[in-house]
Amino acid sequence: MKQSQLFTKTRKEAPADEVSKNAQLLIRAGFIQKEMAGVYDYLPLGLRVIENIKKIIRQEMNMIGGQEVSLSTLQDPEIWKKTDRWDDTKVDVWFKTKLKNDTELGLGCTHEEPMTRMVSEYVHSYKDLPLYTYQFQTKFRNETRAKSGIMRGREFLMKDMYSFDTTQEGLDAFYEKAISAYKNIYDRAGIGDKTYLTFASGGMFSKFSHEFQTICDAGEDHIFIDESKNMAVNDEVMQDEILQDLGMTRETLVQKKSIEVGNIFKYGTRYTEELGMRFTDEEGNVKTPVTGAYGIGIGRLMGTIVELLSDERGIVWPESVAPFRVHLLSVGNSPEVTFACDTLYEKLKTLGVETLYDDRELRPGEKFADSDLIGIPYRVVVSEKTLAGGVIEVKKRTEEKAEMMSEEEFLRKI
RNA sequence: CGGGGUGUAGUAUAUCGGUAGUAUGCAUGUUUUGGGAACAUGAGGGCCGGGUUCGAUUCCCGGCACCCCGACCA
Repeated sequence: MKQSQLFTKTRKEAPADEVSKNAQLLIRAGFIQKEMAGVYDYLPLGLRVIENIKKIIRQEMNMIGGQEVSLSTLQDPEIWKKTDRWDDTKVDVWFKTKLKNDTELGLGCTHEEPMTRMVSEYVHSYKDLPLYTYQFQTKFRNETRAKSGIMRGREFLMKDMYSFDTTQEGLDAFYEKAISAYKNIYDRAGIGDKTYLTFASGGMFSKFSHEFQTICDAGEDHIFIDESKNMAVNDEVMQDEILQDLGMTRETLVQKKSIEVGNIFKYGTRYTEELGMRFTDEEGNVKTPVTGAYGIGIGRLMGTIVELLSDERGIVWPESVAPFRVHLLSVGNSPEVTFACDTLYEKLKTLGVETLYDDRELRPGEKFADSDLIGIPYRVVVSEKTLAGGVIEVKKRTEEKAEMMSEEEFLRKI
């Protein structure tokens, strides 16, 4: 894409009402726009990052047998009453609204109930199981206090997967697969080395739930890490008998602030039982599927990447989620430079290399500053100087020094 | 939900009970062109409602919005 066509602009100054680094940088660079507290718009650059994150997650979910769906946002209170989660004193984050005839509706804050009801239309036999469904869906949560930029909003995109197995063993096996898929996701998103599988309180149907917590000072959570086991416990389960169960000791644990970038639960038969989902097994017995849920907040993951991977000049996107692979800058406005740049841009396009081409008639300093702020992995400069040498200048956002190389060498590399 | 704070051009901010200033951004022109250029000209502003006052952007009250701390996060 030509940057002259990109309608968003960068800003030198961060907005006064944002304190978090992720919101400041993302707004300054033109990835997101604030609509109101806890509610953000995603602009062209931001949406590209979101789509890249979704692509990674989608691949990993499909790999473990997930089938993608998209359930409605408007929610029928009926099913939520069955599981006793419609009452505002039970679930206090509901946004509720009404039809013209006064019928109440909810705006989905999670989807256990509708997903269970939906799949139970199709699942009647053990032959129909196991079934793993997932979606990317906008959740609405009436948070009393939105904060931390896109990390804790009132409207946000979430990947939620739900598993339906015939047996507890089936659930347990899938749960382990989900854990490894999640690890792949964080690795691929560039934050794997700071993300820990974390034991958290499990609710009523399993001993623990698991969170994926990324070490970051901007986080709201506190976890205790056992480096040798590559695992952690959330402070809510920091009890001696639990530590003993897990083979951990207080002495070896290190406390850190962290961001919850994922959360997975085993529900057992809780929702399927209450919503009347049943199947018939091989012997003709009527049984209840055993379930789990697996969530990742997409915006929060994006915010975490920004918090973790940025420097004083701007964002440093990992290649896997960057809005573009190459940021091509024309330096100088001579016809020769413009021609060489246009030509290289067309080549990159033909080769399918996602390129943002800064073709604006601006001074070099401004282009460099914008490039650093936006954080695209490879910066390529074409100028009179590089033309004279028959080369182009290539600089990785993660590195300080630029390299001169021939176009061919760069194209091969990329 | 409890406590605290703030609302001034697109953005960031200053001042003031008496015609609201600066920077940046924007527009136009000239000169510039490897790390957010220089000059000139121009457009652009007091959250909403009420009160006090000769006069309110300023003081007071109410509302709304936003921010921070805490609680909450099924």
